Amino acid sequence: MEDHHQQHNPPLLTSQSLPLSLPFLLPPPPQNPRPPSPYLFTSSSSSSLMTNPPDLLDIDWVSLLSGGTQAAGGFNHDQINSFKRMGMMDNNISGSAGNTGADQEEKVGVKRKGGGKMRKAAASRPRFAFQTRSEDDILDDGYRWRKYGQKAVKNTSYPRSYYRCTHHTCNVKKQVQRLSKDTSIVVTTYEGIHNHPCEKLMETLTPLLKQMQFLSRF
DNA sequence: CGCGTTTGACCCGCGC
DNA sequence: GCGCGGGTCAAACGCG
Repeated sequence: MEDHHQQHNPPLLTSQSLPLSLPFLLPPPPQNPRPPSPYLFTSSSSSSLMTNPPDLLDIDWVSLLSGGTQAAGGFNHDQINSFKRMGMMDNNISGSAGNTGADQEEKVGVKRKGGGKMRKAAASRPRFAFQTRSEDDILDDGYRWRKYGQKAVKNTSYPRSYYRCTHHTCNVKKQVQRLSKDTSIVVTTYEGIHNHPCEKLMETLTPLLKQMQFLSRF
C-alpha cells in the first residue's frame, strides 16, 4: 500500500476549476463544473509560510485516494460539497463527508505505546491528496499543525512527515512528502475533516467584525 | 514555561 | 508464523 500518491498521472488544476476555497488557493470557480485536465491554478500569496510564494503554483491532483470511499479531507462540508458539484469527488463518500473528524473519532480503547490503536477507523476517514510545486514543504492552509512523526519511506529519498491539527477537538491529520523524482513537488495528504473554523480566517475576520459592530451602533 | 519538533521504540496490517 | 513497512507514541529536547 505504498506510494499511492505517485501511482497515477495526476490531473492538474486550474484556478478556474478549483472547487475549494482553501486559504492558499484562489477563490472557488463560478462554474465550469467539469474541469478539464490538466488543471493549473495561480496562487494568491496569502501564505505567511511561503517565504517565496511562487507567482504560479502548479497543483497536480494526485488522486482521490482509495477509490470512491475515501476522498477529500482536511476540508469543511461546503468544500466537500463543492468537490461533489465539480464532479471531483464521488458522491458515495457522502457518509464520510457528513461526519466531522471528531465525530468519527477513534474510540481509544487500551492506549498503548506506538501506533497501536484503531487503524481501521482512521483509514475509513476521508482522505485527499494533492501535489504542490513549492520550495516549502509546508503549505500554510490556515490551520495550525503539530508534527508528531517522521518516517523514511521505502524507495523514496525524502522522509514523510506526519502532522496533526492542534485544535483540541479536531483530529485531522496530514502527511507531507517530497517526491524523489521531482524534488520540487511536495505531496500533501489530508485525512479527516476539520470541525472548527480556520484560525487564520478568524484572526482576519474578528477585527473586521468588531469594527462592523462598532459602526452599526450609529 | 508552554508549545512545537525530533527521534527511537512500539504496534499493527499485510504479504509470503 | 514471521518479517517488513507504515503509522503513532511519547520522552527528550529546542526555542521564543
